Amino acid sequence: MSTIRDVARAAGVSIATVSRVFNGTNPVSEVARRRVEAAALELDYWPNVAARSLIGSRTHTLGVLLPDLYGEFFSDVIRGIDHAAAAVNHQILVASSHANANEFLSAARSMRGRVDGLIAMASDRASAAAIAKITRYFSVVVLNPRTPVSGCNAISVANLAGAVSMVEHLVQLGHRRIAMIQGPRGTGDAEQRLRGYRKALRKTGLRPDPVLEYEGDFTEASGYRAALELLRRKPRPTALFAANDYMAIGAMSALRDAGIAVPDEIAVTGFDDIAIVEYLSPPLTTVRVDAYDLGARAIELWMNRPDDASHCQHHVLSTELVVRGSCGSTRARAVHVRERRRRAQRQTPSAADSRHHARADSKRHASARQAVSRRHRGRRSTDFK
Amino acid sequence: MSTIRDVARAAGVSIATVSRVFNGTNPVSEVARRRVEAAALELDYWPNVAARSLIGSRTHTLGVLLPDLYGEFFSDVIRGIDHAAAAVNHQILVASSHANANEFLSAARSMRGRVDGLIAMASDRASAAAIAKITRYFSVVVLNPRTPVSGCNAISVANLAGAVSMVEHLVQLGHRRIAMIQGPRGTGDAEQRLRGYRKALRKTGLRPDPVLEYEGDFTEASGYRAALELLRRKPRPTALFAANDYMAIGAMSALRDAGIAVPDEIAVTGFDDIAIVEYLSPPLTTVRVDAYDLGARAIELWMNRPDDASHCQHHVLSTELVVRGSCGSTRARAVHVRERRRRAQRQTPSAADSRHHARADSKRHASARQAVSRRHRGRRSTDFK
DNA sequence: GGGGTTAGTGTAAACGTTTACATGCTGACC
DNA sequence: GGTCAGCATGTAAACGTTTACACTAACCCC
Repeated sequence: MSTIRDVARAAGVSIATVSRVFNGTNPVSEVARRRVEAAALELDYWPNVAARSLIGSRTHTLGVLLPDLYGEFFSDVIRGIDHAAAAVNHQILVASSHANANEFLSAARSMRGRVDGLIAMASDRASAAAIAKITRYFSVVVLNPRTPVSGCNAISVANLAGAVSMVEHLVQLGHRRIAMIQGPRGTGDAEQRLRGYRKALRKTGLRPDPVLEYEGDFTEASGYRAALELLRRKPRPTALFAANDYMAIGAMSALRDAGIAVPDEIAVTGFDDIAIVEYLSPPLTTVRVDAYDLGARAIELWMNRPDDASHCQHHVLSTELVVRGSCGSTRARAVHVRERRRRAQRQTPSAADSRHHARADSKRHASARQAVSRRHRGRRSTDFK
Repeated sequence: MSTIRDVARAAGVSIATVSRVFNGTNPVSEVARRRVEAAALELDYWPNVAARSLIGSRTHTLGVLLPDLYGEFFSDVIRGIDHAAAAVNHQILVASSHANANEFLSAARSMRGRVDGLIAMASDRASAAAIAKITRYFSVVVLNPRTPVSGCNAISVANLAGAVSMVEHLVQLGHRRIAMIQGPRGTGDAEQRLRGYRKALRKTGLRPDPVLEYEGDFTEASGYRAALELLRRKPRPTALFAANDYMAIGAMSALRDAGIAVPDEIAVTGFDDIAIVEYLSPPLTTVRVDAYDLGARAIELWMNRPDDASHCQHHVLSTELVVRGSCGSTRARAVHVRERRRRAQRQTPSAADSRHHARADSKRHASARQAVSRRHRGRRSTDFK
């Protein structure tokens, strides 16, 4: 592997000049620049990253620390992060396997010196505490914090408002006995959605009833289980709000197995709006969360972080109620089928990323994409500095 | 941030001794070791990664290069990679946004010096060519290569065999007019599945008919579209094999919208066995691919790569036919419901990762997990060398 | 024509490690 | 008691960059 010295020798200049050419730092004559570029191309030279970050203490890499989760939602968050990071010439070091605060800390430590900053998801209490410990080493952006972490920029989802709007919608449809399947205990998203559920009930004059709040852990299996339990309850609830889509899917499956019709005998709704749910039978009424955007904006927030850690921002990503067939608005159901068919026809088969563009906020992604290809046009980055 | 010199001063030893303590390189006296460890703890010292990789030209990081894909399948592949890498003390640098060979090359180049090797997915022809260009800089493991890449270890899915077993199963159920929805043109997985479909037809004495091979691109929308098209065909096919689960979901949705009963009027099957499909109505008959394992074994393959690039291995991950309700084996359907219910009951709500363990090959994951926690027990790694 | 600016370039000192080599010490052996 | 082995430690030279500083040559202005 050739070094800066080889290039300098081949081009007949000093290493300083080569360095200046590659960093775009002034001044360097046109003739020298050309000779260096030719020599570099010839030798297939590329600056050594380790040496660069050693001297500059900048790695142009961001660490991404996520809990051990999976599924479409997380996949979309990572895509958003990846695209946005690429657009600003950064790479991402991913560690998504921590199951508890200790593993989290350990993963963070092993990233020291390897990254310029961190995007960390800290849904539970312990992780939030762990983050507080590492802010002295990293500039951290927190995703979905359970409670605000002082000194960190953060971005989270409007879980409470989303849940409220969903439950209010169910009440509007005439439901009075509305059950809920909770997410895993201690995670911020789950708690906020539960609080929204209760708040909406109270707001509409109903009383939250603990026996209607079933346990769940965001998996389909737990949704299935919760629905089975719910079916034993007399009188049976007429609506079921699951804290995420996967649990709603599991619940619908259990109801079907038991011969209970959705939405006629019980309405079912979810949260997140992952891509498949509009293809379910019936299509799921849910709360849309733009996971891709969540990731993309985390990067944005990191890039624009304040110099002064004391005034940091906390963005909140708004949600949107998406009414489809599973909640029993029959009108919505008919409209939805027509819509889906029309959309399917319109899309061209070649648009590989059509799925996302068909969804909300396609503008942001389009621009990220442009930025990405801009980056790739020039052979080398010139903004390492 | 404290350096090795600070620690050396605090411990009253030379920097060489500190280095030896941290690398476990002999010999160092017990008393010196203890003093160094105390000083390091006191100063919260952690070796600078850039300096280490500069001198050692080893980064303990693996690059992961994936096309711009998403969904449960990819999410699982990444989890597998992540867990397995963590278990052997490596980190992963992810770039999953390349849409073509140029972007792929560019992403690979920007990883030079940052990683010790690469796990690259190269489903299409152009990417495979791109990989050939970078093998002189990296030791690469190729995921799902369309054609073997010389000098690279590779691991792929038994797409052909899986498709054959699925189509044979449909034939056994009495189907004669079996349609297929293809995956995106030019990607290896899609092509192999198509070839398997044709092969099975021929094997059972049927003739592959091009008009029954519908276009698709692995998205739900394309499956929906293909099913609409298929419905116009007279006589209507009695079975539909989609090249992946998402398209099968889309197709089932279109059929439902059109009032066609699955499986009574048409059987529908998929490929991949992503987690949700067993909760569909009817549950999807599909070919199971252990995506997690695919990722995990890629890491394994990289670790055990041969010194001599000339004899490299090509692993093939076997698949398994999973018969559920959507193909019309009524017996299978009844059994499935019982199974699902029993499994749901058995699982404890606290098992956050129960989903995966409930599936095939949980042993491998369990051991990866153990290795991960082993890693985290000691505060520092001693096998940097 | 001398002094001051400026553009272009080179030299050398960092950055924080690892490690080959040198050194000093201890004890065993003849 | 001298020699030799071997352990424990220290010294200093890498690794491949960036960049402060020094320097030259050219030019401009009085």
